[in-house]
Amino acid sequence: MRKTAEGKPYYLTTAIAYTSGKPHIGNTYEIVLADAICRYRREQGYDVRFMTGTDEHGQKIEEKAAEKGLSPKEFVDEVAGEIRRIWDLMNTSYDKFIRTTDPYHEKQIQKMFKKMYDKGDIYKGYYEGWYCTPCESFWTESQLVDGKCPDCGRPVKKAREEAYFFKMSKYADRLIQYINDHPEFIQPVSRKNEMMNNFLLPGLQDLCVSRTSFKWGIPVDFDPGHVVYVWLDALSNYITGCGYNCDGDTDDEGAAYVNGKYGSGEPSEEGKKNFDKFWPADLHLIGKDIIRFHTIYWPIFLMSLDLPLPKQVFGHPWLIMSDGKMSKSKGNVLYADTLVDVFGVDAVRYFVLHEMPFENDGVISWELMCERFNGDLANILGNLVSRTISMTNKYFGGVVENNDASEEIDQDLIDTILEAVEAVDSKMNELRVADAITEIFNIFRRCNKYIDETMPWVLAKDEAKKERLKTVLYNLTEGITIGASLLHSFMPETAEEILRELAVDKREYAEMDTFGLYPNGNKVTSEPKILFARMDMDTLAAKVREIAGIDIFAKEQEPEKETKIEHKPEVSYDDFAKLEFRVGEVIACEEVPNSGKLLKETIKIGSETRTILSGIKKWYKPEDMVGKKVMVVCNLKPRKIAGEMSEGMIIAAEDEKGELISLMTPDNEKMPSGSEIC
RNA sequence: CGCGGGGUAGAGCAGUCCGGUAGCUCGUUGGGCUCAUAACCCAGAGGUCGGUGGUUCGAAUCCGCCCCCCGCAACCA
Repeated sequence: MRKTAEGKPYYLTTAIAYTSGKPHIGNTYEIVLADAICRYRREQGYDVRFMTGTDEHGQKIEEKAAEKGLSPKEFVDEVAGEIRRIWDLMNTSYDKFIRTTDPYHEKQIQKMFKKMYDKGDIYKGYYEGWYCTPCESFWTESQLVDGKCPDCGRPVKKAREEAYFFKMSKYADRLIQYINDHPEFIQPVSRKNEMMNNFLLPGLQDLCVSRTSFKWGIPVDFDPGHVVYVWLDALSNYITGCGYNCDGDTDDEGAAYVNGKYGSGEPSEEGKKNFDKFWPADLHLIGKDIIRFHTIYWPIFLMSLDLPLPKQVFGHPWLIMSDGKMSKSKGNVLYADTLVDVFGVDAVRYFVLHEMPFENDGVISWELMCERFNGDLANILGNLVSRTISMTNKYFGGVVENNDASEEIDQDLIDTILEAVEAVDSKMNELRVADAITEIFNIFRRCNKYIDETMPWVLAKDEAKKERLKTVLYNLTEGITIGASLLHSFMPETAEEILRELAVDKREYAEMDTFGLYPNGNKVTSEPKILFARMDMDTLAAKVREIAGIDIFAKEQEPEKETKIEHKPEVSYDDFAKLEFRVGEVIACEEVPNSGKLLKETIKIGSETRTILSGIKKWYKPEDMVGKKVMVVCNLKPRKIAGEMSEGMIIAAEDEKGELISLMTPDNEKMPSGSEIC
């Protein structure tokens, strides 16, 4: 018997999803990963609390709602519903879905804010920046365009806004100490140094924790006009959502914990019990982009509240498309529901869990999904189940029996399976989910090999080998039972279907170290389903086109597509004539230090020499630039770029996506520099 | 010297902390098998482990320098 966790509490949270729009498959990955971990922990015998939810406040949401003509609340209700629908579609087993607009959450945030303020950790100060009155927006120096508002182009003025700040520096030393004492706190470890070197050791800036420039947030109750800034609001969900009560009393309506999946907050003694039981969290599962907030600001907030810190924060990598990071402008955004319609829930769970390495980003593409679907799910797994059940039916009417006609060759199969059981356990304890899945599939691969080794169809021809044949099929059935039981955390429906077909219950975690528990004489189904039907790329493409209207071969056709032109307003000849274009000759060119995109050219225009900076490094090397004749705008107002003055602009053509840039050069190389272009 | 990640077979990756026969999946070539979803199994070919110098009996792994790619930041007059 293996040792179980005997009901020890395990609290896992995901980041709460920002309700600005529908989450794509990259966002969905996190909840699936969390689900796999939580399901496995439950198998291990933990009393798991799995919380996810939505982050619903902020200026961006206020604006998005206004665009759609909705109130912010109406807008987030819609999006939060969409998010939960996708989480449910992915068959994720969360216990609690918190929303930052939940009344008990809002109430607790207000109390926490007050508590921090009373303690002196939050103080009132001023947030300074450039302010655009019509837009009611603050901008930093670098966001300004021509010194004007980037939104409306109107002038801005220096302004300062009252704001509350959190004294981060007060707790910095304690946090550094904590991180050093708990090397497992930040995962993967490589991130730890990043946080230390970039933020903690150089010294923390105080963090602005309130805003007056927008309304959609939790009001600071003792200072109307201020709303609590999003990160303090959002991060705190991890405690408000499991019963934290800032005042410590139990009859306050803010105290909240619900056992039911979708319940609303109830005040109770139970809330306090839950908080004491589950806090500190065992794991905050988040994307690598928000590690800083979770390993610096969040622990410091907790210190201010005199609460213990979470045991571990894991910043997982991202899922990216083979042609780069998913973005709407690239048109490569994939949504979970589309993929589910094409492949089915468990196949999608398999892709995201299996393709994501521990530290590097995982790449996903239609070709890859197709390959995995056929190679792993249909061929290795589906076909194994199918051939095993079919032989059992063919030779023994579906009855699985073992009268101990074992042979030496069986032992390697059994060893491989039992070793995989342990390997899955240790991989999962390290949160190496992709590796754990690989271990499970090693069981199925080994079973396929066992069939070839034992050749049941040959045994079937010899009446004397009947008992041996029974044992072979028994071993296969038992192997698949164990494999499917392990698979349950990752692909629940598939595992259940396999076990249903084998007419057996899921093997308990504690018994998984024993081979041979499949009930002797049990009868499997006579009608096995095709678990995963093979699909070739053409079928897949047709299906995707039908379901989502996406042409997955579109990439190849793209070059033929003509650029759509959006014209600028017409200008008079007089306006045009104001511009001075001339031929310039590049006489020197070098890279600009600390810049990824800039080249600095020294350009001779007739008798003059000027310096111009341009963002063309990706396409032109400095040595190739020298000697080139280019088209220069001469009377453009000089401007400082990357610390240097740029006196003009080189004209270049740029394709629609900004992926290709080509300089405009005179058709005749002899054209002298300084010649006017008109 | 802004921060970080990476360069290992045709593709995607593990191995690097802690030096000791370079490994996995897919693809490819050849073979086997016919229970099964044309699935499964076996074997072979294919690598100067980005380059270079060093430490060592021995380096993908440790140390120095260099080259290239990708994010982020800045920024594209």
